[in-house]
Amino acid sequence: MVPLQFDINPSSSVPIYKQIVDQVQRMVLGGSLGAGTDLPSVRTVASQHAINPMTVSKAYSQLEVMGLIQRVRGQGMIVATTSSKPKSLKQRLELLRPIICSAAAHARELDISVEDAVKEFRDQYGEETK
Amino acid sequence: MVPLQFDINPSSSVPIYKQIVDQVQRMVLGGSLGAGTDLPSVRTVASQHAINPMTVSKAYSQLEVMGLIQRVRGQGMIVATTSSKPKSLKQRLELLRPIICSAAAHARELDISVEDAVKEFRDQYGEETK
Amino acid sequence: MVPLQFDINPSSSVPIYKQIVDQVQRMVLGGSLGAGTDLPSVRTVASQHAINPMTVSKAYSQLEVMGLIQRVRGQGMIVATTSSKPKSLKQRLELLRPIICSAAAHARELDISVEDAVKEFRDQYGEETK
Amino acid sequence: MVPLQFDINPSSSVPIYKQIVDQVQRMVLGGSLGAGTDLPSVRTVASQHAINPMTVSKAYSQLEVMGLIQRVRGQGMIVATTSSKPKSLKQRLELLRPIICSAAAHARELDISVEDAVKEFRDQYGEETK
DNA sequence: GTGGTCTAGACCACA
DNA sequence: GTGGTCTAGACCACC
Repeated sequence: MVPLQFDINPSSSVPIYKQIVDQVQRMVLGGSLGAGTDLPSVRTVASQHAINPMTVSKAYSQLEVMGLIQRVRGQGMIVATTSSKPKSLKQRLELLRPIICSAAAHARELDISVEDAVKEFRDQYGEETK
Repeated sequence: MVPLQFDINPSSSVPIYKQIVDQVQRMVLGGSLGAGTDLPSVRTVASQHAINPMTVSKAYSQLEVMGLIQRVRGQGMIVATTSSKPKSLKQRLELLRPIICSAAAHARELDISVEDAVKEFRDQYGEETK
Repeated sequence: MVPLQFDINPSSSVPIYKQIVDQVQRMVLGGSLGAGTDLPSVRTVASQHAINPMTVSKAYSQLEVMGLIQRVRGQGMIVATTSSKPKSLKQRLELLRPIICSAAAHARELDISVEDAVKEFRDQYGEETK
Repeated sequence: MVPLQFDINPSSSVPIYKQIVDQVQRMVLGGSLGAGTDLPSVRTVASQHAINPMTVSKAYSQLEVMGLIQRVRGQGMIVATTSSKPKSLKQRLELLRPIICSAAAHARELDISVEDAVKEFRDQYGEETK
């Protein structure tokens, strides 16, 4: 039971709060974060990544509004039980499509063959960050 | 000799000036914009897309700082001759890596297999926007 | 810990934004501005020198494109950590060459001997503006 | 009697017309261009350097206003006889000082020692452009 | 609090 | 004709 670890890049162009929101969203939809799972506390995440607690809080609030996580008094946030139905492959592919599409466009514009790009993709997929 | 036309989406979340910068950058690095090629004038682009000339100018200035384009006094901007050497595959892959890396992370988080993701990638790559 | 102060001359022929860019560039490359150092905020510089914030922002943006400084969200700009390696003498000489070359050409055209010119150079170098 | 050749850099930040003005001025003051010497025709200079004849003309006009050159009907421009007194070393050094001062400042800011800078200067002085 | 983006308009310099 | 510079002001996003 490794505690959930966010993968945050402060110098990315995508805002920190959104990086958190997106990760939780995908992991819940993908099923790797089951209903009822505890989320790390705002303070924990904030200190681990040296970011502002407000930022983490904003992400959690947004996820709560989306109905993906729930606040449990005196315990913190957990993955909402109501959202427990893992999405179908078709639906998950739908969510993946935009970034894949964008990546493909970049590859084409950079005149990189589909084979070279796919090779790179496999490499990156294999490299677990942790 | 179709004059270069930018593909601008004013309602995108990526700033207009950045859309221009990115397009030129990829076309130069990918080789589809050869050294010495004229860029459309600031005023032309601005009026075509109904945007402020300053916005276009900002994009051009940034590209000039990056060394991708050059000013020719009284004539406009051209693709820099110093960047005439089309980038090596290695360098272009370097530019592609970030988005591929991000796409791979998304796929993993969504619990989509590498094969399914690669299949999607090939589909997207094949679909020329034309 | 004197906060960084820019030396701006509004009546100079060199644009204000460029004066800022040049100062930061030389201080970073020369090592007097270490990696991680905070830069004064856009608004601070603007009000101190009674110039438009956009002008300062333009300078900072350009420095960011050059990779010399970084944005830290919600905090401001800092000297880029990637540029922490002070440039080699060779690289710094590369940056000095153009103006030296130009100065040498002027001396020759004015029929001033290399010795007289060097003497003048030593004098000027010695006079710290302090 | 090698015909006068201008050293023009179209990509310099100093305007082309000014490069011409400055060169003629320095060569007259330095004595290498004696009174009565012919200047190359506007067309010659323009075609040699692939620049606009208007630009050369503007430079010549400005030099004429300054009294450094004269228009001779049917023959072109010559170095003015009235300006024939070559300046003293002291006066010429005065003209050289600004750029030397600027070069010295750059060297200091780039943390380049006076000896290294002087060495570079001697190298550049020795390298005749032609 | 931080910087970013865009607009509108004026003026300049260069070719 | 080209691009550059600066201003003033509005609005947004992030921390």
